[in-house]
Amino acid sequence: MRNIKQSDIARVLNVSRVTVSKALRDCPDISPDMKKKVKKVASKLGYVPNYTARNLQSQKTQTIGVVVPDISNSFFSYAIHGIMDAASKAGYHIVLTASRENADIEYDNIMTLISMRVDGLLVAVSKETEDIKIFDTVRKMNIPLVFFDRSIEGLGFSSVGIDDRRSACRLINHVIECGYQKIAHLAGTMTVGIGRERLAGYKDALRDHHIRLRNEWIIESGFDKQSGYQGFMQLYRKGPMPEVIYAVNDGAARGAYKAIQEVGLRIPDDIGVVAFSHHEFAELLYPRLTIIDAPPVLIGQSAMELLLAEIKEKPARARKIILNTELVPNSSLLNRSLVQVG
Amino acid sequence: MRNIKQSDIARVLNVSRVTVSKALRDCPDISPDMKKKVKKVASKLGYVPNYTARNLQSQKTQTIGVVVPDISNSFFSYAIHGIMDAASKAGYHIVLTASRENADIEYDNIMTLISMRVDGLLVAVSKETEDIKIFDTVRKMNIPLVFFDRSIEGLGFSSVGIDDRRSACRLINHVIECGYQKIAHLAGTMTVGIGRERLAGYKDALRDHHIRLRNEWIIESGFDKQSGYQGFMQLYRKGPMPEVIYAVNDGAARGAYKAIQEVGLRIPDDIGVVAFSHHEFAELLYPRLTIIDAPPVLIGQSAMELLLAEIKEKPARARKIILNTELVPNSSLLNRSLVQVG
DNA sequence: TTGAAAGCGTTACCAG
DNA sequence: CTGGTAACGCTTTCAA
Repeated sequence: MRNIKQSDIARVLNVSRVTVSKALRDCPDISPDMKKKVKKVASKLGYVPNYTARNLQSQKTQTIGVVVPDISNSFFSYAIHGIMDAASKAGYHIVLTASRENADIEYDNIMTLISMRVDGLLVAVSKETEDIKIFDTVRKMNIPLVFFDRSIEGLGFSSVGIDDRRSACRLINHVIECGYQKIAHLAGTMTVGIGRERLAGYKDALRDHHIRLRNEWIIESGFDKQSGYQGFMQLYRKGPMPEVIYAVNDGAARGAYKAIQEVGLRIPDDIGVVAFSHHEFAELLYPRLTIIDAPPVLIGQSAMELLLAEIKEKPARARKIILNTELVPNSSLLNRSLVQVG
Repeated sequence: MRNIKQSDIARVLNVSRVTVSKALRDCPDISPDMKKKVKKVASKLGYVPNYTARNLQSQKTQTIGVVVPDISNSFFSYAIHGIMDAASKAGYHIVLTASRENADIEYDNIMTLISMRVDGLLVAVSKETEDIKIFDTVRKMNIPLVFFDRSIEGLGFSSVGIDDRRSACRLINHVIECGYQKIAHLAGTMTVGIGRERLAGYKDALRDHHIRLRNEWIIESGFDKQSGYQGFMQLYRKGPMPEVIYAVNDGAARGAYKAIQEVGLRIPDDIGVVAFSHHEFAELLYPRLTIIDAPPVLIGQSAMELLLAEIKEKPARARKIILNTELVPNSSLLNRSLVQVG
């Protein structure tokens, strides 16, 4: 009942284990005849190769470690979809870990992954990651690593992401061109890159159109549903009400949406909502939201492809890939604006 | 620049590799003094354990292989969330693979996972899986396996899922009690268990209420968005229109939803939609849908916990866990029905 | 309390 | 074309 190994096959055929090993891998220096015999016995005995042994020998695992903050976040689940697509095409497998936005768990996960000797690492850092030394270890051990979506600058690793500031600016420009001037921002937190960038883009757009910035219309709440909910409530209580809410991500948008319904306002008749989101997800809320589409599947794929390239040959310098975002206009917001403008 | 290994630490301290190995693992037969020294040198040298070597020796990998049809399906992404939660609590990691509903890919994935010597397998089989022999291999190799959500009966493996038929019946009962009799079903395909079960529950409910079954109101289309779209269109063209659409899952529901909008009908004023779905996801569509909540996170967790128990000690017989579903009523459907009934 | 020897299953490197 | 030997890094066993 023990597992069959190569030496079992060898014994049956009265040849050496080496011959079996080579035959199984189609080495050119084994006769076709022998190969056939070996393979036949292997399948009859139910031989299954042992990759842990092979990995130890070859110092490769055909395995990529992936670290995301939260796998039930639809952005990441789509990104992982892209990652797995690209990985399986190249014969790699995925060890998936989640940090739950916790830097310590993230540290442990990366540590375990490099102990497993993954061939490469794909990381979207948690919001609170500040300790850098794990990445030093990664560098010292010469393990290829690519950041995706959320990255840490200046460590010398490649990254794949979008230009948050420019995208935010484009989104707000669109809203303004629809005829609105009163735009409030449910912002993330300023400790996080995307929070700062998506606010900066908002400010850019207002400035470009000579619209006064109203600080009471910038609510720094956070990135999840609850933050969006509370953020809108704060806005609502204080007044005056804007015409459009710009949410930093779809977590915040969903919270705002819930709050808006609770206070009895209607979307889009009473108030519009636009948000950073991604197509696959936003089509559920569509047409209530105008979105900036940061295609997560594409981000995942690109990150994986870049990583695989770096596994093949170490690049001289880190690369930084900025993917294009796409503005997906909201028909109802648009219609309303036409009515108003007309 | 080579990786540090235990023997490097041993050389520095002039002790044997065995001592280092034991010290690192806190074996009781090493003096505290020695342990301290070893660990200090280890961290100074930047030692990282090599699990591939350890796994080869111990014949364990602390790793679970997971096979799902599609990771961007929100049901599975939430299930994986639950799986990872339970796994990391027990010190296990996850190798994630996707079959894309393709039996051949599924076969390869399972094969690779057992070659990797995962300690256990969690599988939601693809729709088209018919070839059973891979599971024979799994059984012969004595690898614990638990099916979740979608399972194959009679193979002797444990499974975790819900009672589709009873849940469907409860859902339709609710709709009927809301005052509707004209209920159409966008069904999946009859080749798949859940397709059959969710249809059977629908029939049960109609029979219980002595409502005539209209075959033209049962559209066997499929489980994805496109199927739902085409299914509704077929219904719409043929007429007569029902009052409520019961969709087999939220893929179909989303397609139907899109089609309904395109033909200019309004939900819920012109037509109601109810569907099998899950809470985490359906809140996006809520309150437009009445749903049966099959909690994917819980399914994932339970499956993992069951698997871990079976890894610890092989059970005499396979267990079958049926999780409860919860009816989440739709306020707008309810309101409308009250108007009608009153 | 420490260490020598053996082994986990596979592959690389040479000899035959 | 085939095969002996060593090695991959770690752990287990047992002797010192």
